[in-house]
Amino acid sequence: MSTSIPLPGLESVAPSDPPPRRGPSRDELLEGLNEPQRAAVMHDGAPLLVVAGAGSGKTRVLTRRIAWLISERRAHPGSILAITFTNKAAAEMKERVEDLVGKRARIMWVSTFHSACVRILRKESDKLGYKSNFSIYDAADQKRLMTLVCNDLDLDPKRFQPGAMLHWVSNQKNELRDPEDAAKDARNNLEETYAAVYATYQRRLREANALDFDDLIMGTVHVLQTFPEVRETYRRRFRHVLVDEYQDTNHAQYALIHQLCADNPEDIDDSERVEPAELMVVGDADQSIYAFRGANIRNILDFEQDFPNATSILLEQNYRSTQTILNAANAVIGHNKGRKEKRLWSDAGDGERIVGYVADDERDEARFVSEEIDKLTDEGQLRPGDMAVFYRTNAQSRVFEEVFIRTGQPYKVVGGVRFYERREVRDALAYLRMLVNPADQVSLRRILNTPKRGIGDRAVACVQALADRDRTTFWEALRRADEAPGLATRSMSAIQGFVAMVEELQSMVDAGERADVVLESVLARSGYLTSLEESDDPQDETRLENLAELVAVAREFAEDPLAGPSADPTDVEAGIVAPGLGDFLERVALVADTDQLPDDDPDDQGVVTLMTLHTAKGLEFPVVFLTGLEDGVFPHSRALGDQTELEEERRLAYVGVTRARERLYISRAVVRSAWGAPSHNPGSRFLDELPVDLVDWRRTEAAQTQWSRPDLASGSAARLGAPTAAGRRNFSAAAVRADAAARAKPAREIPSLEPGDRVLHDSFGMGTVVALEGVGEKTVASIDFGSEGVKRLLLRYAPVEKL
DNA sequence: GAAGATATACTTTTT
DNA sequence: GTATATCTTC
Repeated sequence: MSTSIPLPGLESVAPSDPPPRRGPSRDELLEGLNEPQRAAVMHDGAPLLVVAGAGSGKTRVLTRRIAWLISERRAHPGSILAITFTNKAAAEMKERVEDLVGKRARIMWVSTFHSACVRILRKESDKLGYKSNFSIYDAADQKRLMTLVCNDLDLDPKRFQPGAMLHWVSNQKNELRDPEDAAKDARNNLEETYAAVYATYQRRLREANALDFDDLIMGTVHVLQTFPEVRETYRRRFRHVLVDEYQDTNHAQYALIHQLCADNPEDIDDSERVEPAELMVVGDADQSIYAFRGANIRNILDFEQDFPNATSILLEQNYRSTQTILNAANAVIGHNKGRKEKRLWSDAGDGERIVGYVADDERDEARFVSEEIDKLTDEGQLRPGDMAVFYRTNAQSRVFEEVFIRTGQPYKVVGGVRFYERREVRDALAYLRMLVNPADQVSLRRILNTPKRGIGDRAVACVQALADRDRTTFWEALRRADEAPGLATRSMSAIQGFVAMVEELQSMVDAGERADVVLESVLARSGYLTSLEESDDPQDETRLENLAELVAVAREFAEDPLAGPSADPTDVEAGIVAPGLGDFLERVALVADTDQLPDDDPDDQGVVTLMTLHTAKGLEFPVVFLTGLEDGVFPHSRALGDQTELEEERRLAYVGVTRARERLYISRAVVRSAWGAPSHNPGSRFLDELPVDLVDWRRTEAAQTQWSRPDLASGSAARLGAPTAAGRRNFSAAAVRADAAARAKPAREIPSLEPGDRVLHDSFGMGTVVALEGVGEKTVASIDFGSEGVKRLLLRYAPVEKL
């Protein structure tokens, strides 16, 4: 039906001759697919929801469908918009479709929500009152800006932490609420303050001609809603919209899809009416693990209500894991309430049992993992590259790294301290950004005195005062610093030197120099390189290497802008844009680090991969080690008191388990050192949710022989008892605390508490202990006070009494 | 204004 | 145990 529709005058679509039909045959496209998969590929018309369980071949369905649209239904590749969650997924999908239908696939839009929105906003930014060279602020920039805002408003940084404020603001934006909405709905002082912060923050972003990640989506939706003609342009253009990982979309993203795909809105003429685009969304509510970031699981649960006539297809057959692994996954996720029942099955057979291990401490756990990896590789069937170690938080990677280094086990950590978050890299990028967008105050201020060039706080304050007085940007004020009252001559000349340098560099940018050339000049002219070279801090040597790496990235981009994950060939191929510094920055801002994932690089096949459970989503490994299964670690302590969050943790566990193809290991440590002090953690409640016969416990708590703290061993007969969940819990928390209390001799007695105890607090009233962390004077209890919420209290000071 | 020393708070997960 | 914020001293 929707054969090559004449595309509207979007200059970015290069008119191309109808390519010779060299595509795959119908049968090829359907080959190897099961019934529901085929149905999804061939589906025509009404909005379609594909509920794809873990490992059920959804990527296959997506790529085949796109290929199907192009070669069977003659859709123009330029009329396809496919949204994925990461840039890596986008690159992969594009590649796979290209393999199927050839080069013409390249002009499809396959990208993340964020990249797609940037592409739209670069064209439409004037409608938001932005210039098209706007900067994109990432988390670190946001934080810096928010800190400035809090200072502006004279807020107590203790009560109003920038991080918390940002989180709140982000939630507002994800709900498409602007500062006015927030102010209108403020119920109390606190919310009024928050709304004021939001307003100021937004104003400063605007002044900096910058958008944060959330603005990219919200802004695009705003443009589409406010300017029907713009919306119609895109509605006509995108005839097929496909969204992957739909369970992770937030309200703003939902609204964006709705703008593009819902029935024709009221505000357009009959003559303008176009059939709405065909929509297919793919997702799995059980794998929604980003609610904390605003993802709204209801988007997928309510799809059928949101899009009338929608149909859905359920994919339950799993092509990845053994039945044992799937049984474990089904059992765990079955404990979540209110989900749509779904049972993964496989015809791969039962396979090996799951191996369990209870370690003395985190070192012991890492040692166990390392030994198992050794054993498995020695058997010859598996290579280190087939194995992955998952943990809940990045901090947990450290022990594994230490042990792996000692045992000579090559490994690779994905995530963690990222390349683009390193100080030197951010500094360099800040230089580039302020060259492109001098209004970008956060970047400008970052590098103003980096390396040190004698422009201190005092000088900055004077210039800021001038900027405020004359209502100009900070950069303008710098250029006219001679008018600033109270500025020392020495600072004055430093500023003039800085301004001269920047203007010189800007002229390079204006002349269209390549990104790598500009970058090298920046590093040289700013004195940044020299200052690192002259330093005797050993860290600075790696910094130099990182900068060299960044130059290499820039060079690669300048030479081949189409390579890499978020390649955006349309503009370049159409010869409209020569890739310049701005394009490079955009790539860097949106691609960040997702491209360093394991299978990207064939060289890494021989290396064990370490990563958090969140980054593991979408990947699979023959062998998976799921570590740190302790209440307070995983599920995370912050989730213990909250049913909703606990369910999200459980979904995370489900994601972790379903990454494994053949073998799954689960482990926990009885003692784990979290920031300084060791703490005893009870086994994760998720362990209790696994059917017992699936797990082969190599070592249990009762079997422990060595105990590193003999003073504890005597007093705790309880731990020799049966390793029931309750037994484990009682033992660890109580014993540690008794021990700590004895040696710490606190001035005030620390109440002896364990999870489940009822307590009375002087001001919060009755509560129930949900978790304990730390030892002795540092013991922090999370206590659920019902309507007062869950409080984390330092027991040393908290006026609580055990009941 | 800069460098060094000391305190402090922070750790969920990321486009 | 880390990275950042603040204070002190030169």
